[in-house]
Amino acid sequence: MMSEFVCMEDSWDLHAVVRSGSSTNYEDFANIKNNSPSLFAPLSFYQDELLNFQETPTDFDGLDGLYKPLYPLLHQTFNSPESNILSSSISTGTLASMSVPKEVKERQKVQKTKPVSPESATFANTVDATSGAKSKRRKNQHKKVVQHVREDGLSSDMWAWRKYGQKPIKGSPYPRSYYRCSSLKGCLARKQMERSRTDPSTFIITYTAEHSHAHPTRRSSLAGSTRTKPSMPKEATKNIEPNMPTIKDELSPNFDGVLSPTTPSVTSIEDESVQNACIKNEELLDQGQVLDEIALPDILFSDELFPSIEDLEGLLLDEFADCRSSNIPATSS
DNA sequence: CGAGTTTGACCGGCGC
DNA sequence: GCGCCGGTCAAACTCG
Repeated sequence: MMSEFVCMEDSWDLHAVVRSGSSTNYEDFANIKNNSPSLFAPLSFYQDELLNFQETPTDFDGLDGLYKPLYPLLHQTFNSPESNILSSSISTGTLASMSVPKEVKERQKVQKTKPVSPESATFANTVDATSGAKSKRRKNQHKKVVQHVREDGLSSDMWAWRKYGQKPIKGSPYPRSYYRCSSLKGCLARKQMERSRTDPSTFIITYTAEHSHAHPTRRSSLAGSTRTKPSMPKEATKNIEPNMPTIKDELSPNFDGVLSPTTPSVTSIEDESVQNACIKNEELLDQGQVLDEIALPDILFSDELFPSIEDLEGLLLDEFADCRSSNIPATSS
């Protein structure tokens, strides 16, 4: 299974969150949670806080071992033979490097002093990273993540997307579809999807810009979201590609009848992945294996490129509770 | 009525 | 400057 990450810019810092902190402070972490403006705070907010979190010199090393296993796991996840992602190119920072450039930290510190609106957060980074950008709209300077995904992997995208355009692309027999995030008004996240001209069985999906809000599906799905499927216009299956069967028809049975990879499959798929992970955990526990390094990624990264910050928070909190209950000294100042 | 898709028009970047 | 191309807009439409 091929999997590659290509570094083209330098602002993909989520990995830093995972990696960060050879020493941490639970109180700081709790403060982060308590002081979070909302669940829909821009990702950069969490990144800032967690970067601070990392830099706080404390004696709570209990969490160190927790996320250390995660760095190889990030890579492992993308290399997983079960993954439907054939390859990924991240246009910002390489996950493999797992390091946060000093200047990035400095920049984030500066940004932290200013109130950041959800809409300005990601764009500010973009302009910062790419000087000379004149147009805010046409010339898309946001970081890009390119994935090659098999048809049956399309449903693994857990975000809610709304299609806003479709264009025939010169040189390709297949049109390109344009999606924007529909979870939060003002979210700049974009997604382009087109069938590979060289391998029609795969789709080239390009994610642009960050979501300016937390993952919308995790809690709702775990809480038993009852969100219904969006409408599916009759014509929707006709105009994708005139000379091809519709995506709906082509997709594997686990693609639950929705043309665009939007929310509808969220509930079932995500619940299923979590359930599978839980089952996996139980099996591993039965075998006396540690679950962290093998099964957790299924939970953490079930949405492949966009693990929820909430997952990381929950994991850290759970692990901390376990540490305390098992009498592992988790001292805090 | 809200949320989604479709599709022609529009606009800006870029190469010539 | 012009034309091509890709990305976005927005009105019209569908669906539940």
